[in-house]
Amino acid sequence: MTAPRRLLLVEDDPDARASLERALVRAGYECLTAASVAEALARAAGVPFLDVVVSDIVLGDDDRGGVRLVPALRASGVRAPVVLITAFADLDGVKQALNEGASFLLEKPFRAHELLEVIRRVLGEPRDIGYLVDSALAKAGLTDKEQAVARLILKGLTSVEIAELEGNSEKTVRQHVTQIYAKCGVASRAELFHFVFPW
Amino acid sequence: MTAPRRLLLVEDDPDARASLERALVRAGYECLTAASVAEALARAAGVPFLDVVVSDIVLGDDDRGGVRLVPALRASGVRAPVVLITAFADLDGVKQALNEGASFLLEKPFRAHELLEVIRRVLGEPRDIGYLVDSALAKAGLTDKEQAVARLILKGLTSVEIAELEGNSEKTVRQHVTQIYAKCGVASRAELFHFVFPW
DNA sequence: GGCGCAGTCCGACAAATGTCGGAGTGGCTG
DNA sequence: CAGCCACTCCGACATTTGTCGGACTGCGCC
Repeated sequence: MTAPRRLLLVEDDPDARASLERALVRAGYECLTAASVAEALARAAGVPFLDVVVSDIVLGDDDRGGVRLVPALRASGVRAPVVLITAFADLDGVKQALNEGASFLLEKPFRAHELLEVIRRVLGEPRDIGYLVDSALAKAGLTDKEQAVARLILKGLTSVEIAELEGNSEKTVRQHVTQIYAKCGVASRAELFHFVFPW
Repeated sequence: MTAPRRLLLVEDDPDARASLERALVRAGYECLTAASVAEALARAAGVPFLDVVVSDIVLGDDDRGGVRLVPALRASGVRAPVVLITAFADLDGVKQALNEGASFLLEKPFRAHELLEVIRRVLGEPRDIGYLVDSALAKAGLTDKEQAVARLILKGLTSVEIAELEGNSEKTVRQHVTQIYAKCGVASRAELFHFVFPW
């Protein structure tokens, strides 16, 4: 049912890498691998997008490689969440990694199912964008009815469908929609979406 | 220019609370305050939305209050990012807070401008939703041209505007759009937006 | 009472959107 | 070479969308 998720696994230890890769592939992920920061960046550049990056912090002689990887990925346009794996969780390292934009820290030793659980959670998080809807609509100063209509528009419904759901005539809904546009400073459904979800 | 940001400050020490509140108000935030988890939840329930929550971890006799606050807010539908303030940054506490969904940890002592910088950064982060566009379009298997058109649609442009930008006729753009809809399983611009930004 | 405001509804119109069938080019590949 | 595919364009049509002006109700407030 779900589309395959493309994942980049960065791990210098060949045994650990192969082991994790097997578990990830078995779980249905399309799994790219890399053993260093440079290789990881090259792999990331070779695909149109990544759903999630999993990286060891210690990469060969580079004992902060995973941490350095995060800003490097961001700089090259990769916006996927990054899960960092660490053997020695020291406070400074944790804080530094989070400040760089890592999404999660997983401590060694861990079982494959724990990593899968973390990935599942990280991938589920984008739904927090519902917050953007609350924020945008409240800032626009919409009335209760206008907010209700706006939310249904943002769910992809047509004016007729909204009218049926809300128990109004299509004319009334279109009237509200015009008012919503005026308050948000937009002129179409598409612009309203872009007002709420700027990217 | 920017709309006022509504912020909830949770801090048990009256002096620190008043001091931070002054700084935040001076910076242009609409600042609600609370001294306990219960009070914070009540304040949050009283407003339609919050842009960001700033909370001390230690709240009176509850030395994990700020950490408990995060899931409590989530349970009551608040999706705003949470910045936690801590005097004693221990590793377990940090990990626990992040696992609960906190966005950032700020260590005491800090200056007001440091908190403001953290808030500014946290509030800037929702723009990471650009990742959703990459992911959704790639998964739909769109061709290069279709991706280009889809991105412009998602920026709020009309078919005519896209035609001008891309150097095509309006007919051609509409043709691509129909193809995009077929691949994404939608039937309108609004549904395409909801396909890319599910919430 | 009068005023404003949220909410309801209508007609009518212009514009944009989405679909269908048809058609042509160029490139890549078996 | 024949076939596939991306890309281009057209006409024609039905539908949806967005706007404008006008109108009615009910509620709260000065």
